[in-house]
Amino acid sequence: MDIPGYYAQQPQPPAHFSGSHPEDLLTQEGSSTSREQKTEADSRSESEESCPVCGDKVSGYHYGLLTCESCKGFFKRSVQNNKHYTCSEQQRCPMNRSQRKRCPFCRFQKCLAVGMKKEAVRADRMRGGRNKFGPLYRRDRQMKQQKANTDPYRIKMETRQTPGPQSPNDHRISGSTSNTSSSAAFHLSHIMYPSGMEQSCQPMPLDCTMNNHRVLSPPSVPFRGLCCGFPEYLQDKGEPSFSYNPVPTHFSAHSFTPTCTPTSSPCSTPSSAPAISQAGTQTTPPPTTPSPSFLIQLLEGEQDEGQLCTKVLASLQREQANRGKHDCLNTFSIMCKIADQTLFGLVEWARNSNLFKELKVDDQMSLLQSCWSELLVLDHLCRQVTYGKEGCIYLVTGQQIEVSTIMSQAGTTLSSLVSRTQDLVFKLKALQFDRHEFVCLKYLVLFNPDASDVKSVQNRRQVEQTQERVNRALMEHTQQSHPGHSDKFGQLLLRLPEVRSISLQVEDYLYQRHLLGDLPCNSLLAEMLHAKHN
DNA sequence: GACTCAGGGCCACTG
DNA sequence: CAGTGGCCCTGAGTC
Repeated sequence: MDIPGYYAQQPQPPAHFSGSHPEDLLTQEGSSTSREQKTEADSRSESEESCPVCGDKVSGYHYGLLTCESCKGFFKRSVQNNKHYTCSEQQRCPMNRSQRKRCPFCRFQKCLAVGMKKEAVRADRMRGGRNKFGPLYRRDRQMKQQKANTDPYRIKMETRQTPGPQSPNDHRISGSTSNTSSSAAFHLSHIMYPSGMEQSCQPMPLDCTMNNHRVLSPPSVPFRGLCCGFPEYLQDKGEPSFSYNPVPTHFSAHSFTPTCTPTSSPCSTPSSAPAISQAGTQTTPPPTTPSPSFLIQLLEGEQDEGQLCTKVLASLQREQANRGKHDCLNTFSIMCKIADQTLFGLVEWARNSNLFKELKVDDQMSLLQSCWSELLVLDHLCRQVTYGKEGCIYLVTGQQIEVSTIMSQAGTTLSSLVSRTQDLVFKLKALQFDRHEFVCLKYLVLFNPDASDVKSVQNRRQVEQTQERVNRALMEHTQQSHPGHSDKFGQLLLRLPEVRSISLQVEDYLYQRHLLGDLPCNSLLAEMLHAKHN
């Protein structure tokens, strides 16, 4: 538990709550795109604006966001003709102007990932008129205009990452501010396998004591930053803030124990479960056929939501205390912190997994670097399914935010992310997604040697075997727990590409913010992002 | 009623 | 010949 550097990170926004559009951030002008309407400012804007799918010049708003004419046409044809493409590679083909034709599968996925809306393609093929996104486009434009007025050279920061504001207690795990991909590797390895107490990675005081008791007490004072900052995180200043409930009504230790929640059917850690050595090396090889105990073994390593919540809150409060009352953490920083702590929790989860420990360190790193954002998304989804109320987004801190409020104030990307995520939550709820299945999906995401961006895994067979075991365990569990729902297994597996797609959109957005210097560059998340983009 | 602008259609081009 | 992409048409929304 005592991981040097564990609390030393500067967190990132949660993937699932990411803010506005990449193009919101990369553009500075109003996005007037009509041929007739080109003022000098507009033409300047357009010449600088690139299609989020392929990087070509945008021609206007199409199906939810600014894209080029070619991607507009491609998206329209794909939806209208109900195309089903396949990728001959690993579903992560490069997408730019010259290569966009090579893989329609990846192109279409990218279209969806950046937020193009299928529903904007008219089923009746009626020409002309306006669609329901009109007001959204207008607001998007206003935001851009406002951004242009207040921060005219933001876009210039694109190529050079600027460190985000660093608080005095912005402890780093390493002194490195390197932008190389290896930095993330070092960072991650450091977290996973701390090798002593390097001076440079002296963490903030660890709140290990939090782990020893499970009783959560609500924060004595609602976390100020969250109260005052969230709208600003969603979009530009000047927007009305929305109300939210800073102290959840159900903020108790019980609410965090999965066993007690109505929507999570089976218990997390049955007392009858065979004891699994958490610390020691595994002595007996795992059985080749999955058994109920295998699933229990998987569940054993699950993090306690209450502990995670306590950690995050403690970390936030410590951060705020160190800043003083006049230096309020902005909401984006808060979201960063929450997400970073969650990511650390996920790394810790993997690290403590006996199955994962069997892998070589290099393989562990490759897998984690490939799937971290998917794990974050999955984690968020499970939290919504387990604790989320209808129409609300539930944060790990126990706080809830109304989806409608976010949607009414968010930019296109955030709207798209929230709506896609909520759709997925809805589907998972309909499937009666339970904790066993969540753990299995987590393992399937983690043990995926075929993920498009995973570096070559040395012991591929071992990873595949684990994947197969988890797969079987999941299948058996769904058959046993829902005998009448023969397709549940397949339905659950079908959700994984959706998780992947959302996580890619999240990464894209975060990376844009990162390039703009909005994220603390030495956080684990930022380093992971950098590693991927390098 | 003129103007705006986003979705749809057309068609030359390409591999 | 299917797919692409640039250009033009259409028509609901806006002023």
